[in-house]
Amino acid sequence: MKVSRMLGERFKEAPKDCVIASHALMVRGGYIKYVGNGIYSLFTPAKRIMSKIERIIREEMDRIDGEEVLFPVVMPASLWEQSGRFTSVGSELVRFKDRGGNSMVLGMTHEEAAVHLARDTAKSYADFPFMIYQIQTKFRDEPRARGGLIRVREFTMKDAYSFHTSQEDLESYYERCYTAYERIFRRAGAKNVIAVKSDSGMMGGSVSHEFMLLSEIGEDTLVICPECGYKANMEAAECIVENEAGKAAPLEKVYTPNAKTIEELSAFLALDEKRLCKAVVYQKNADDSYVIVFIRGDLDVNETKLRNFLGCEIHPAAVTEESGIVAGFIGAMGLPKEVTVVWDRSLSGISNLVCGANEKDYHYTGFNIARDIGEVTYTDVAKTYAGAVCPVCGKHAVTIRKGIEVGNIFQLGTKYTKSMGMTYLDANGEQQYPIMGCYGIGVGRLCASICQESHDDFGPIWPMSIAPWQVEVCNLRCDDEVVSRTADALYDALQSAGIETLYDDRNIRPGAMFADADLFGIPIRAVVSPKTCGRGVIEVSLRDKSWKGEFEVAKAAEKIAEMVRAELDKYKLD
RNA sequence: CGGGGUGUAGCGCAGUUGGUAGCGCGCGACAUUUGGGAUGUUGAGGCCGCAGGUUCGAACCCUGUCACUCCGACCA
Repeated sequence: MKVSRMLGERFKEAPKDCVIASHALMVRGGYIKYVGNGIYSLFTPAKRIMSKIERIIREEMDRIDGEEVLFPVVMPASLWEQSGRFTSVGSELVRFKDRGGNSMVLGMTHEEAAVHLARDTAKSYADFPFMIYQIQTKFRDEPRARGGLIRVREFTMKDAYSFHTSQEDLESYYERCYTAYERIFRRAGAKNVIAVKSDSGMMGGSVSHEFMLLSEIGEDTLVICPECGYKANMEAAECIVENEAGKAAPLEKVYTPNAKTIEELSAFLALDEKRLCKAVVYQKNADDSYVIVFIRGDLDVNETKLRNFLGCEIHPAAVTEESGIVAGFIGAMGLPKEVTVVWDRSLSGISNLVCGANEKDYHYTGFNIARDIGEVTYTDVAKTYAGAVCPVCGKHAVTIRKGIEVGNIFQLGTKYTKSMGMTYLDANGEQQYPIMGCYGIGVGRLCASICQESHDDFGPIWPMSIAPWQVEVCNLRCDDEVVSRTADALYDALQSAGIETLYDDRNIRPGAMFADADLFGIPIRAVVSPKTCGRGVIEVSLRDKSWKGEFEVAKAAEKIAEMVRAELDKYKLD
């Protein structure tokens, strides 16, 4: 490909709304063009990267016996009514009517389509297990797109669905898929991807993992134990606390004027926040009834865990006068009966706490839950924190990192096969529901994440395995006959050698050409100029600036081809 | 959905007590240049987000609306 004939331009400045590096560089480098909120077109360089990522994914999915299929983007709503998701999923599912007035949806995920495809075909236990996958466009009407290709509404995703006749079989396949994912990310050149335990939502008891590329700009918070390797999404992470009981004291009402927050109360009483019993108020979405969580003063509520415990949707509450709840002075004693109370585990084992008196400007000291309330059930709904106790090895070592979710794997169970009536006959001739797993990877997000992970101030540094081209030839003086002849010949020779080559044959100044080359991010650069042609050599350098050298003109193509092959080998597994 | 911000050329931005629009980058032509985004000359490119209103006159003032964006909330 010749740059002079390629559509797209590189920019010196990025649009002001590019707040993260990968977004800015992919716009500046002419990879993507904004079309609308969360919607982008791809220019050739980005399309080539995506295609290479897809190729790696296909090879690995096929390696674990996947069959590539293709589901429709537009589906009749009736399919989604069968699973119940037509109504249960929020407005991120785009619903519309066709000209005949039929309800339709845009595919945001394809469990329904997968079951539909398989259910009339796989009727005997002998047909199992199998896995089908596709690489296709999804549309999710996200409330807020951001970060270029990191979070968009329309995106390319690999989604896979496996079907099994036993939980054991699902689990062993899940392991194979886990390994395949590790291989995919390594082969694509993503360096810092880890698998974390994730929240399974309200599906109940299912196992799921998210593959996270560690990055400061990640939207997910991860809990990692460097001692034992425990890794979990904050949403799913257990919070272990150790309490000192302290000396019991009599319950005493104290005047605490205007001490409404934990900070104010802690300062007013000159007490550690760990001695305070904090009340956090929520309302159930369904009926706006109040839920109050009592938790140790220094901790915050993990709303995902709370939601899972309650089994319903909740939102932070605005306390009204009529509710009988005195904001800032909430305590467990004397609360209205209709309030749901949740005791976080962080309060267990403390015999001397401070809590609200449910009266303006008063708190109780010496509060002892068992003595003053009676036996309560403690639940873990606290957010864990850096330095907390690891739930696996028990050391005080947990660290907090940020990550971008680039893939997930999920043991689904029979939710979809049951609701959509997919059955098979087992060896005893009895009807059974297949057990499913599902496995996703966001292709564009992975591309953007790798850019985020691997770039410098001048542009992306693409790994050889997914680089849009493997080599860029820079003709520094296309008006010079000798230089041009040499560069043309090198370009032809590299192409004959099967090397993917981008040829910058434009009549522009060297500085501009180098700046563009940095934005292309191609791993190997060959510069042909009067300076080096005169000495019969071609200058070759690596995009990451780790190496620079010269090759004789006659041998340059072969040497460069060797470099490409050697570099590609680094991404080969077994 | 809550709170902030912004809409003027492809990108980054000025502008005015209200008088019909400008700068830098980029783009075309010519010339001189040629190893890290050259210089000069000369061009092209704008319904100043949209709709009402006030005014002799609105990019500017008022009202409404839409879009984008940031921080939250949400994320099957």
